[in-house]
Amino acid sequence: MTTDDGMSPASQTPASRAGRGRGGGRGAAGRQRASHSLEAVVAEAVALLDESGEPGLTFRALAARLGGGVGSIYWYVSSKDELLERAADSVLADVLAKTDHLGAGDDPIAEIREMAIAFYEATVGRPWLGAYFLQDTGTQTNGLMLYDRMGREVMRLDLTRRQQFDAVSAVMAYVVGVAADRGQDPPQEVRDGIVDRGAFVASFRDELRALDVDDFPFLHHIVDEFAAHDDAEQFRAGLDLMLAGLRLQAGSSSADTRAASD
Amino acid sequence: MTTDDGMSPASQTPASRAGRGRGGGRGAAGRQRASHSLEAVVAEAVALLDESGEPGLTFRALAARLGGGVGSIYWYVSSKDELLERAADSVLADVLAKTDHLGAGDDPIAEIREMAIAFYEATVGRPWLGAYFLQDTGTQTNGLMLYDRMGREVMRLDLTRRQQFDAVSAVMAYVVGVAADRGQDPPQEVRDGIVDRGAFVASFRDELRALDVDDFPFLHHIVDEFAAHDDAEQFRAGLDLMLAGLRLQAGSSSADTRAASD
DNA sequence: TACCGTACAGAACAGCGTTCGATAAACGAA
DNA sequence: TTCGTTTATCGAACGCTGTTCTGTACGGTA
Repeated sequence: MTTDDGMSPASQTPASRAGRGRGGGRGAAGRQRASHSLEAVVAEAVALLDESGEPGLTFRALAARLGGGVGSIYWYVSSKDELLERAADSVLADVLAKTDHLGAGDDPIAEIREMAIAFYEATVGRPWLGAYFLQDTGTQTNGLMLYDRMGREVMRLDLTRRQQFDAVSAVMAYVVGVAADRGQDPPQEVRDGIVDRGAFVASFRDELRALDVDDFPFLHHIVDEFAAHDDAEQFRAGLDLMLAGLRLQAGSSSADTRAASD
Repeated sequence: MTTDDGMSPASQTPASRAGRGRGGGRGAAGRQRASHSLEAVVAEAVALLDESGEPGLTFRALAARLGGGVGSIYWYVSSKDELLERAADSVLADVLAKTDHLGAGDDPIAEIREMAIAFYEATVGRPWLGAYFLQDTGTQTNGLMLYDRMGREVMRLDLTRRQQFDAVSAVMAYVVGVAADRGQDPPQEVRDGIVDRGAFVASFRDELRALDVDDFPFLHHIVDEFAAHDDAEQFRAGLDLMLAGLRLQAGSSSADTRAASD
């Protein structure tokens, strides 16, 4: 119920937290207490998430990794939600770096395609990402930057502002959706490598085959495709469908469907 | 680490659980103990989720609603994850009902569109859904049915099996992605109606305007569109992009890109 | 009656996010 | 140097969670 009384440690110095701390001065001389930084906290959180998934990220486990106490984390982050938001946004930093060179090409849609693929690749193996993108505009600046970068490409197309807005949102939503879908397919032990992925796919295929053909004709129709498919390839196939539609929309420049575009 | 020792109450009678219980015989005569059923448990879980979101669903709150004890729920469900999976799948029952009449139309893609929209409408106001679709094939039969129903329409198109498989996956992923995206936009108090939605949108618009124009040209470009847009409309816009691409792919029936299609 | 499988109940447990007061270090002012 | 204040760290403690476990009531069968 307390919305923002401004008295929690994390909100006492909201601005000074970013980019502070002398992280890494751990073993210097006779230091007794550990020293952290927002970057270190978020980085270790991501590492923990990558290793053991969302349930693996606990304040106690994170504190142990940082070599400090539980309470210290709350100096940098005011809740677990904020920690997850920052963790999600931090992986987008890589996406931004890898798409930094884009924007100079002749074909805007090809550039969008590259951005979406880079975004997708960052989500591979990170099922925890899907639910935390673009929640808080204040802390998640990388998400906004990626959104805007993609938007700048769409602006080069002959489209309504509304169409541009819709297009970027659609591509981003599709990437998030694929990430959410795929993150859940392996039940639990496949991600850790305990069970062979091939064996898992095979057992799922058999599960599909065991279904009644009359009830599930399509699943029987594509069961072999399922067993042989590659996730990244399938992502690109769906992305290309959407981008083909976008290209079609941009190509048919009938002025009557457009409003004032500048 | 214990994978499946088969000794937990919920796995003692795995088959008999479905569709059993005499749910509703609560106040009959001198009954002392409450009587549940899997359907009642899942239905109350969905109600709880709709009212107070994912954190609102606790075993204690659910037990209180059912008028029983915490332990009883474990007779029908072996974990909270399974409860969420069943809850997510149960809302798809409505989608199936509302798309039952589809499949007879001349245009398969139009039918797919209707199914996707029905799916989307079921996710509106249910941000908790996104993460739990199509996890377990065994318990989540409605998801499979919807997937197959959409697949039957795609089968009518002149496409490779692979293309058919990719198309259905893409549309489903897009719906899930939009649901995941939109579920998180209202921070917390908007969904409960404490804060006006219009006021929230306005403050977010101002937040966007406060950003540097040079850093975020696109966001400034579409900020008015954002303030005026309708979520459902935007969903349909993105869906139509994807379906336009699909129509294009189905129309260009160059036999060389296709394999044996029957 | 005795019995047995089904179903419900609630205390108990370990672990979680979060709060809080204590406290150590850093730093400018006196 | 000494002091006072700010910055940062620490871990015990709280309330709540999912889950387990033990006990027990019910309905049918013999």
